[in-house]
Amino acid sequence: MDPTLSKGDQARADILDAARHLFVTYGYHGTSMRAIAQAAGGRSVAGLYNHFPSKEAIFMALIAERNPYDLLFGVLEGALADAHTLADFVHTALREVLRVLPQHYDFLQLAQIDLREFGGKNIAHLLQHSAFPRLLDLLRRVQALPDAARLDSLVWVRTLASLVIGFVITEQLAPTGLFGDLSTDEWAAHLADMLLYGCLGPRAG
Amino acid sequence: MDPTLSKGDQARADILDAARHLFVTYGYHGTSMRAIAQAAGGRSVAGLYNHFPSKEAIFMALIAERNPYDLLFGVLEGALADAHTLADFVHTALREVLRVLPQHYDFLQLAQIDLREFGGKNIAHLLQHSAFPRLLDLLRRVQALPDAARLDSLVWVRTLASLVIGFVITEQLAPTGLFGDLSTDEWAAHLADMLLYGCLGPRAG
DNA sequence: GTCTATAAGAGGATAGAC
DNA sequence: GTCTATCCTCTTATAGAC
Repeated sequence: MDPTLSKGDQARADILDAARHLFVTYGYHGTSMRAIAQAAGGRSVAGLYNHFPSKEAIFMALIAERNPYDLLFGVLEGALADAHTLADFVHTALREVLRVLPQHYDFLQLAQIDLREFGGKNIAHLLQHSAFPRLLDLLRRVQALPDAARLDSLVWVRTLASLVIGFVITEQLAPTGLFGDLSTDEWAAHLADMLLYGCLGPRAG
Repeated sequence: MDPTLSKGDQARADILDAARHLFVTYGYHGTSMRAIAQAAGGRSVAGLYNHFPSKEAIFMALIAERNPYDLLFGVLEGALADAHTLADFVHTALREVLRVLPQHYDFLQLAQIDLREFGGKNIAHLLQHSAFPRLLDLLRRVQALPDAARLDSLVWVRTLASLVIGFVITEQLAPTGLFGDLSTDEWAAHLADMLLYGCLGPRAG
């Protein structure tokens, strides 16, 4: 579809697109190389092996090349640039992250597959080599915000990550309607207030 | 092993034990009926079908019969019985839940498998028919605590659940040592303070 | 780089004797 | 309730022509 791609690269992209969809829909072991080849434009199975040495290599390429980390960091950087206080940053960041994440639902599913099928090694590798260094740098700048001096960064960042991850998982688990009365933006605002002031503290609104 | 079990029930228990271990270690599709039969005391494959009609039925039985919900509710009830304030309850509950959960790591893994392989339908069924009714009842009594009147229960309970789920998942993802300086009890205390007062509020200690 | 054809074996599930 | 033996499908991966 993309005229800037060579024929080989286009085939590779087709394979990755097909595999992503099938892995997400039917799981890793529930997806066969046959199914991927068929979904990637009716190719032959053997053709896949011209681009990837194994099924696992296809999965690893998806984690490494189709992750939303650049996008997420862009969102966080944008939220930080606009923020004058920690409260500003937390509200904007949570709102934007929860807006952006659902658009990358596929990756979240792939991450869960990696956790189960490969012990999370591919995600952990990505975090250590790409995400963590940038995250620590960003965190230092967050701590420079006027009201953030007392921030225990380790506790804070794990709490923030837990809230986002837990939000996604509880969404998958809860029956429709249980948490459905509030929009995602409203949830983001509530979670931000909870993170900033707790359930006993003052409310912004 | 258990003399109170009939021969048939003992076989059933053996099969469930073996399947649980293999599912957790190798994943659902990574575990064959042959492997389960072998691990369940060197039985024959056909023998499994005297106790379960299919492989999926074995998995469903594990979710339905080997879950720690009774235990968790016991912990929460105990925490509530001892608590005079919401802060008491949150601290005790988080500490005890994070102590108890790792002892049921197998179930957490099975829950993740259910999420991926079966769309979470088995966990969702368990929650709706067993956990949610009891949880709502307990929540009403939590709100009767002196300082909990203003509690937005929906937001609060989802935040609490997200923190616990996120704690477990981040533990799996983080390289050893990144979060490893603090004990689980210390983490529980930090998370409880965060939940109660937020990152900008007062600290108990 | 793509194809057809096939290897070599594992998968879930069943038949029927004991 | 347990076994041995087996069915048939599907699996990943490869060989070799074009």
